[in-house]
Amino acid sequence: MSSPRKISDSTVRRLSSYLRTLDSLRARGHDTVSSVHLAAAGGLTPAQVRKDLSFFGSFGVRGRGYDVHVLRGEIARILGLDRKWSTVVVGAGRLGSALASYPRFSRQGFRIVALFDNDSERLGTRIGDAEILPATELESYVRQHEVSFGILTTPASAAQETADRLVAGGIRGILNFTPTVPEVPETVHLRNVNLTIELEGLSFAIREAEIREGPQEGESD
Amino acid sequence: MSSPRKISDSTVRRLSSYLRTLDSLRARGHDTVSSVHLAAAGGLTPAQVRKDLSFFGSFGVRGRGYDVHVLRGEIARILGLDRKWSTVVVGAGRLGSALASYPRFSRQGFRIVALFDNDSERLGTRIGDAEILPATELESYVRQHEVSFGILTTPASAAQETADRLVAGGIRGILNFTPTVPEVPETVHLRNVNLTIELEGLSFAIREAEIREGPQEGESD
DNA sequence: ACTTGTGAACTGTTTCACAGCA
DNA sequence: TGCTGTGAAACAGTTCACAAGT
Repeated sequence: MSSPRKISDSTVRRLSSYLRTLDSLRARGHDTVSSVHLAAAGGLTPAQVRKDLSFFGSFGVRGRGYDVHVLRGEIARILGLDRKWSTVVVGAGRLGSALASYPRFSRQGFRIVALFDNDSERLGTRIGDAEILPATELESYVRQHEVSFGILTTPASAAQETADRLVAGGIRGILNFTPTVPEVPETVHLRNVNLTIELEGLSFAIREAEIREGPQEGESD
Repeated sequence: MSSPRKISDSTVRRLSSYLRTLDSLRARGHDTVSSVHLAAAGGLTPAQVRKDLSFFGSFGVRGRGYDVHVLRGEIARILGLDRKWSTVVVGAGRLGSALASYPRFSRQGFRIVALFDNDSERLGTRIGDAEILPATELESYVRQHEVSFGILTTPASAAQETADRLVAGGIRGILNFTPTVPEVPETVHLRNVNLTIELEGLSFAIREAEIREGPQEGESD
């Protein structure tokens, strides 16, 4: 009766990964796929795949597996990819411009409709289909064009103010690339991506490995 | 006696966040900080902060808190940020170029020493301190300059081959921005960043909220 | 009095193992 | 027979609560 309730972030991330695997299977002409195969492609276990999908329904056929096309459609729907999401990028520096023209965003229905920046040098330039507009117009643009998502790539110092303007305009979600975490009302979904953390994770892992293998003075025991 | 063993990814990510908080405290002239304050800045609980740190040692003083400068140094050391890590970017498109000039990487000791690309139009251009070199030289460059990390921003179709070249050159870690997951030996640390997944997480969250709040026909209960 | 460091309790996630169905 | 869907078991991560140190 009731719809899925508390789905973990890990499950949602894995759904995205299944979607990509299904895309690739579809491109190669496969019609059905088992949880074993779906798991192998993403380095997961079959039970994990079945459990993840079971939160949302019964999409497979016992003894047979999943229909690639059907499952792809179901996951796309679950992830909300069956619609177009208008998206703006705030901060038209190198990272913002790169993200604005990132082809995989538009392919999944995230349509970059405009960029915003304070630097008057940059105004009017087009990035893909989108134009760079003055940041002062952010709130009214978001409201008038019913923009769903804002991608934040401003300097850290402007992050909170920019988030406030997005929220004032009625934004639904913010993907934040700045190293600060802006305060937003809980009706607005916030997701933080910190590229430095990813590299720090690598350097930590290497340092750990060195400690473990470590003191290679003389022989090991 | 023995060093920390299995540290969870979440703990490592939080350490990175503590580091940024400490940087900001230091800049504002604070000398000591309690787990309560350190937690509040990152939206965590004090117990979490103390537990995370306890995996690595006892850095605080009971009744008093942590010395901002000392703790910052300890965390930087734990994360391996007390050294310089030579890093190359493979794929000098918009995203690769943006990452190569991302100021926060160099600030944490990740020094971008070169970019690599197949497109001869791009060769020789400088991005920050680094030059764009032909991808054919990747393996020998990595070996000769003892490069630690490779950031992968090639098209998906070139990801595995590029990862192979990095591995052959003796790379220690790969930060992969392509939507495929390349196979690497387990001595090489791999971290995948998928920007589309982050936006999909947002659209999922909004769709979920709609289902919950959902049928706003009539009154709610 | 105050705040850390940590075992113990709790909560959440993953894996197991098998009943149910094609 | 083969593979899904799912409770139950195992494991991992978080929070609690308090002894210990200054």
